[in-house]
Amino acid sequence: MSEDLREFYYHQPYHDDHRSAATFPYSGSHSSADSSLHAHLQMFDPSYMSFTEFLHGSNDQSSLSAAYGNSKEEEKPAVEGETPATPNSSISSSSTEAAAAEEDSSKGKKEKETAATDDGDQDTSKKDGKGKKKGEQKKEKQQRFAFMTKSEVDHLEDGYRWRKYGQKAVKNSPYPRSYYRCTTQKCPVKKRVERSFQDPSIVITTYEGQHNHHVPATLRGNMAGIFGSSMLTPPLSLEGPPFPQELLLQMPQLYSYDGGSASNLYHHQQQLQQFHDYGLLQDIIPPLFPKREP
DNA sequence: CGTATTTGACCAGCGC
DNA sequence: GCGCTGGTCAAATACG
Repeated sequence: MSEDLREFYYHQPYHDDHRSAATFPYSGSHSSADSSLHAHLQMFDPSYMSFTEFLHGSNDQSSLSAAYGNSKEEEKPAVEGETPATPNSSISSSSTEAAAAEEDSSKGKKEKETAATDDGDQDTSKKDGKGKKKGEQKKEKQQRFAFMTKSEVDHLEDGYRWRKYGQKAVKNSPYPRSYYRCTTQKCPVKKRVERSFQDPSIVITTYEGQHNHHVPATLRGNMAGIFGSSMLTPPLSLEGPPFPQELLLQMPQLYSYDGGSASNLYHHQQQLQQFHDYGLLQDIIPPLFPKREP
């Protein structure tokens, strides 16, 4: 199944907002699972429909398909001519795997098992009772959003509370990838954070799953302070994206493509970057949607 | 002392 | 089957 991972590119005029700016498309999918990569660009405008609608809705990737990201990947060797993201624009991308939606069937189960408590589970294992009952479940697809942010801090405050549970070195990158889990009980959302090796100032954040709770009240204030002082949105919907809508609403346009994997990241980065460098983005991404009126 | 992070080991999927 | 890689676990450690 051609990996129904969808990714969204976000492009917006640069806010001289040091907190979060430029970004590139990123496929948050892990590993080699997806060998085929289609690259259909899609636009998403939160003012036209909810993110959720976009995700679960139209599956047609007809609109706005751009010609890039075709080939299969092979991890991109180091960058060749990398130029830092143009400071005048920002792109954020997110990816998601529709499908997973609400029921966190098997995966949730597994996490529940481990998280809930050791529950005996006849572990047996010496040190790692990782208790991964093999074959019990394969990787459950979860909604994924990935976006890149220009930031000096790795872990961006997004309104939720996260607990780091792992860190791994990233291939072909000097920067490690950190793994976080939402600390709210029963919340299955996870996120990965890593730095672009092309532009160390860019942080790639990948959210996986959907929060089953609201943004912690105490943190929402911080959110506003970080992503902008204007809180333009109603409270976060339970069905919304895995990050506060406050953030989303500041994304006038989101572009997505279908397919992709982590190893495609660099590929896409390069591609997008080129679009950027040559100002092509503006060309291939016509203003289908009217600008947000203030 | 409770909670969060660090970190090495383990596990599963994939390619060869 | 083996090695590589990404993702996760959990003991140890750090931190408030």
